[in-house]
Amino acid sequence: MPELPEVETVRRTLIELVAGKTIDHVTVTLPRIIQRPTEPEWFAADLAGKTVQTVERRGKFLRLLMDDLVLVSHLRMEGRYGVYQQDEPVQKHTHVIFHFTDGTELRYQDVRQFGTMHLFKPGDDLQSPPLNKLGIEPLSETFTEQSLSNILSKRTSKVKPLLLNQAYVVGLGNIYVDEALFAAGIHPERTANTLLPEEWSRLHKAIADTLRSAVEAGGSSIKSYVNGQGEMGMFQHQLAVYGRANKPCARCGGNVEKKVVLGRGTHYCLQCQPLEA
DNA sequence: AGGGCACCTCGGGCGC
DNA sequence: TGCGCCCGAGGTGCCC
Repeated sequence: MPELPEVETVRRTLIELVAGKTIDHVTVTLPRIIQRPTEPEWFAADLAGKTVQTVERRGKFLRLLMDDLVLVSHLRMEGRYGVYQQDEPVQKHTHVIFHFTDGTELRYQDVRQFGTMHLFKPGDDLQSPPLNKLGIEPLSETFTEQSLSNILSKRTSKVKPLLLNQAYVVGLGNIYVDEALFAAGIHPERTANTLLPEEWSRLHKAIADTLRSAVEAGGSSIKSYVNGQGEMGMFQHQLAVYGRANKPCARCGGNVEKKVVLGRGTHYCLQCQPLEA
């Protein structure tokens, strides 16, 4: 589910909902989620008494800054946060609860149990796995046409897998990769080192534009995504190719194709995204 | 370096 | 129409 636009939307809603609140205690009911420290009891003990300062984002990771600790949280496919009163019934698939001193709770739910949480000293988190190998932020000033082609233009693999790899550019997942490649008119299976300069230029613009528009729309709710306030995103209504297999392409009327590329469902229009430059 | 699979559960689609 | 099974799902990390 959550790619950059969804994580950014969650970040914004979480700031509103939990900044300034102090943790009384933490309950972990699925130890697997807690990756660091190694024992969930230590995780809970470290967080007791901490106050949430703010919430930041690095790629698809949330960083909850709490006094002298940083909680690094990844939602993977279906993780979600919500804030509740402590007497509200706890929904299925709730794995971690941060109980605040004011009687409210931040609850982490994750149907597929893929999400992760790591606890670090501030600063250490950016130098350690899982954050230390992340690539460029596509909505930052460092993401330029030049930086994109510098990183990828000599690569010999297909362009879609490269864009999904968080070591180069962060934040793109299966939905927005397909959308950005469509907007750029580039076939997902083009070999990266065959892209022309104007194609790198189009791709750069397409990635930035697609992600910005999706953030503005509050992300895409395809299956389960909601933000920290339980609200759905709206960008799913603007998707041009993702989820539109065998429907007409909005630009040319041709057929939107779907095939598996590297194990991922991949959507594109052969007329708008030819295999040859 | 690049490809394949594993980690989980749920729901949709298909066949009987 | 109803049930049960199989497959796929938005992400990453580890294996070879």
